Amino acid sequence: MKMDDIARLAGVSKASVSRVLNDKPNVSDKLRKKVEQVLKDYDYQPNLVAQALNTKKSKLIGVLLPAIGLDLFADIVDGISSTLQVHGYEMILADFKGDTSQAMSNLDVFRSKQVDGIIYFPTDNSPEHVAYINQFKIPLIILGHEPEGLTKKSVSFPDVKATEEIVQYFIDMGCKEITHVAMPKGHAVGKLRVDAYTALMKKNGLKPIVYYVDDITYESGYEIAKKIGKTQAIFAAMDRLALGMMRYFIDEDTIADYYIAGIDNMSVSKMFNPSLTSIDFDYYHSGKVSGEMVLNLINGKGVAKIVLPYKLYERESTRRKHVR
Amino acid sequence: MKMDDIARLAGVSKASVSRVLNDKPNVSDKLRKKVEQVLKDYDYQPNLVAQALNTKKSKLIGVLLPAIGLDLFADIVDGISSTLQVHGYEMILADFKGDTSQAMSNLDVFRSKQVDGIIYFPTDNSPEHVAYINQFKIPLIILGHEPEGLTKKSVSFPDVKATEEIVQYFIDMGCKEITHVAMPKGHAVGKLRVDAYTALMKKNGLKPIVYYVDDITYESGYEIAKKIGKTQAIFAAMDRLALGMMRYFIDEDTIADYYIAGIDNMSVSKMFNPSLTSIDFDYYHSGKVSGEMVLNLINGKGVAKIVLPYKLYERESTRRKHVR
DNA sequence: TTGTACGCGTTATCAG
DNA sequence: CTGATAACGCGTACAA
Repeated sequence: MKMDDIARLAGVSKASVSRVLNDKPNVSDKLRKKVEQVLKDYDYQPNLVAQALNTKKSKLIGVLLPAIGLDLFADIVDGISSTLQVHGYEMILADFKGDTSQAMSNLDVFRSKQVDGIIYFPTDNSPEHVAYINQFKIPLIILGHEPEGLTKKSVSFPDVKATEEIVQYFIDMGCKEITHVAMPKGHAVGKLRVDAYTALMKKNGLKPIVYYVDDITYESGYEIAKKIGKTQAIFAAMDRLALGMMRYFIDEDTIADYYIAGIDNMSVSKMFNPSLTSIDFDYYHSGKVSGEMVLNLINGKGVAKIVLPYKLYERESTRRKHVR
Repeated sequence: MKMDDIARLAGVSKASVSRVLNDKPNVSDKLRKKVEQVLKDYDYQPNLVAQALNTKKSKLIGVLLPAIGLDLFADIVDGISSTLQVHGYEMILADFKGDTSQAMSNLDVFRSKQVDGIIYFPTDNSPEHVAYINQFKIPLIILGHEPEGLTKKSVSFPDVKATEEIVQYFIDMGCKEITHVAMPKGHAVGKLRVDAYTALMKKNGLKPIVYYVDDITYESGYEIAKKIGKTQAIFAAMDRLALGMMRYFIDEDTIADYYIAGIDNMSVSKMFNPSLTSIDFDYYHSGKVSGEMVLNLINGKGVAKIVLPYKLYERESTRRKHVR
């Protein structure tokens, strides 16, 4: 059922049908009524592809993430989706698995699909990749953090501040040995946290100790815990790493020997036994915000880059009282 | 940069460019080389919208889910994505929040966007909605469970069998009081589990006791736990409900008084303290399978409906030894 | 082997 | 106020 058919059925031209469809003025009530009736009778659905070709607006936003399976990205997608839904946009979702060349090919596809805007959470902040991003023609929001030299607008998490808050928190508790369990090497966000941790440790005359996991799973946390010797406190780069480690310490019955904190504030973190002290980044909200930003970009409205807030939730994992 | 431009730049017709692009035979090597050079020099990206309009193939799959924020749906999306990626399809993702009329409007948008296929996880199995689904023209796979009267192919989880396995497991342990904590009323999958539970309980001369939560969150689990009196075993419809409840029992120091099991086998369930006995449905795989099925449907290959396997993981929550 | 011309379903322009 | 008609960028008969 296309416009032509509707036009014939209603005994008018397709131009008129188009006018009715798009609520244009200059349409007689009689004609409008007639067309609307036929439209309803035959359950007409406009072909948005044809429309997109003509108007050069696809009403599609490309969303490119490194790992949709991780809770935080699911929350982000949730937020983006809720914003787009309201504004009549759809989301094309792609997962580049942390592989930058894969990401670039995904971006090419977005371009080919004529998306109106893009939200991209990169894991690579090399100058080359930033340059690649900068020269992108399509409205593009970088989500996660703002790499050096980026000219696109970004929605970034306060990784450095959050890291400092946790490390300082441990220092204030009197900890001298604070071990950092970091994300896999090569991950931009991971490096941000490692660097912030290292800097603050050194500034306080403490020795940084960093362990890297191979991938971001509970199991990796569990495994890395085996390698960590005695230490007073552990700052895990992500909650799921912290939780995996905690499980190992529980199994070993040494959980009471460590202060542990993470970043993410997963919804399960406060349920865990012991509950995990963590920094909350409100991922859902970050999705909403970046959604609004691309839309503003698309509509030519000015947008300013933004750094999201964070909040530390203090829980049992940093209190001795959880010891049983 | 469109085909016309490339053609002019290479001094050939756009038909020839099209041939080169689509690897058609009947193209002289010389012309091919020439065109390929220009293609590369100007970084040509085909306009897939125009292509879609012409070929009536959008290379888009619509994925409609009730709650992308839930881990299991994130896993499903992960699986779908990995399949589609390989076959050159993109995914349009929409979240209908468990609201059927919302879902129907999402499906309309998919139709308008000319998606080649749809994967839909409904939460409403009423005859009216099934009828609505049945009359859909676009290749459509129902994911989750097969409602009565469905004529579309489906990928379904063995909800009934899984439920029976858990209930029987408790019965075999000698439990007489087995309480079921169910998903919110009106949720199709939830009803499936409630019914299977109720039937098996009655068959064994046991009294079914069902509590419904208002939404699927850890907090709801925590809250409902307060209302549950003495009971030997608890079968939670979802792991996150079970985990929330467990946290309450931990707080009350009554965790040792209950056997608890769930369905989902979330990756955190085996890390939890105590670890949670649960049924695994391999959501990631279900996504891959349904992805393959729509593609087969699209390519006119025969597809058969499929019921996924499941596996019970027995853990500390159903062993007294986790008692401390 | 290569090029021309038309059609896909819309919107936009321009007459009438 | 309404109706032809030309784009939009691509594939594909058909012609050369």
